[in-house]
Amino acid sequence: MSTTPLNSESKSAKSIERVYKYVQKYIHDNALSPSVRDICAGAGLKSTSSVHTYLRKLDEMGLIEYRPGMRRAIILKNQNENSDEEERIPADVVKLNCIGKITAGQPIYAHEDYSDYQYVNKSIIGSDECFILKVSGTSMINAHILDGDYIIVRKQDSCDEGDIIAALIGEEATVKRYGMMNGKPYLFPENELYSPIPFFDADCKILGKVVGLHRYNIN
Amino acid sequence: MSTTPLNSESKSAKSIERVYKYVQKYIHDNALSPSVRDICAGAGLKSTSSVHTYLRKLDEMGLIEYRPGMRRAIILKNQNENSDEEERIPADVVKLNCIGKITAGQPIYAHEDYSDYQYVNKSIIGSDECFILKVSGTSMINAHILDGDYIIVRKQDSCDEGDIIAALIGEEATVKRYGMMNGKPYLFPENELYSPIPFFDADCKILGKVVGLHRYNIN
DNA sequence: CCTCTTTTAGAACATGTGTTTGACATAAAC
DNA sequence: GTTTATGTCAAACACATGTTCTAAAAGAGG
Repeated sequence: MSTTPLNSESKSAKSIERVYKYVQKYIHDNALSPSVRDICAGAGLKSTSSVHTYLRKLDEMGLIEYRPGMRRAIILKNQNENSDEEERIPADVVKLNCIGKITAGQPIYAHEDYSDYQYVNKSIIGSDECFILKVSGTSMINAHILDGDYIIVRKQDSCDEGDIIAALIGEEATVKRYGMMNGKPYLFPENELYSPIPFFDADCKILGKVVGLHRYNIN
Repeated sequence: MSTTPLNSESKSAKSIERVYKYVQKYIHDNALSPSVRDICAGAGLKSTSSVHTYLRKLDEMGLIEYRPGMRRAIILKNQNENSDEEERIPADVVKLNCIGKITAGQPIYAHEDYSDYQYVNKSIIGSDECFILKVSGTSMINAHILDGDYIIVRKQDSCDEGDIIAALIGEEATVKRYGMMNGKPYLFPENELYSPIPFFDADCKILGKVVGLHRYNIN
């Protein structure tokens, strides 16, 4: 009935996977592409034509690059695309760029500075998308967030009451504590010199929740 | 006179170097070994046998590994010997392990936890030796250092007045501000609930200066 | 059992490519 | 000059290896 029954797919998938795995292993071990006959032996197939078929499929899948006619010319693709000179970072951390200063009067994302970055453990930020902002001002000093600190923000467009968040009001980006007052949402500074900011207008947008803080000016 | 005159060496050396460079370039560009005829074109030689000769020489020199008979099977040797499994961290950061909790009653360096580490930009810590401690307690809350924060400490055994430092008093490690009172050194907590600690006894030792702070509990 | 499809096999073919041989040019040594 | 060593070349050769063809084997469905 079905054009692609589960079982038929399963068997070829197994062989194709063995071929792929062996190619990976061979290249890893020998720093050199295997020949079709090498793969025969390695993947438990006795026919070069089978291997040939699977190699073409793997090429179509984009897993390898297979140059017709060229000897020992299989190239693994997708494999964390690292040309030699490219940067390799450990698997357990994420490199986050500082994408702007979070301060009044300036649109955010204004000056993503690729020379201003920090590494943060994945265990902290989870699998979510994060970014870093540099804090300007003292409006959150009672929450122990100081001028010059870097805050790590996890992107999300909603949050809980009491969360410290990065938000956009018009074109102004700020970091404040989110809360309710008289049934309406406000952003609360943590500094007696500032007043709560209404956060229920059309131009109010949550950028994300502050999940971390880095400080390198200790005074 | 000489068994290996300069000129004869110079000419062949030039060709052999061109061959070697081209092999490097080709492998770098294509992630794939060149064929002898590829090298002919790339190194400006018109004879495969010349290339063949030089490839054997390069193999003898140990610069490449050349498998007789195998197609496209040149392997570059010596190329920064990096075992694949080894960890590579970017050049501009340093991995620092958390070497303990900085709290009362426990000797420092007690439980260096290799699963608790963070990456810090070299530009921040300079070339000096640093380590990380996890803060326990609220004695530095007015300096905006909270319970659960990680402090980055640069090792040094002296410091300036006003510096925030990690210090050892007996077997107790603390983070405090270093200062003078009545001509004698004290450690000053930044919390009204605590009193300055005399820091002129024999068992008082400066561990280092706090140069950074990471916080991942934002409340 | 028959039919259709998928997967593997074996053999034959085609060719890219390593290897060898011998020759020629040049320059140094005698 | 002649000899010798060196660097290059062109062509021929050998074969590892990619490719194709046809068919057998193994399932799946009826």
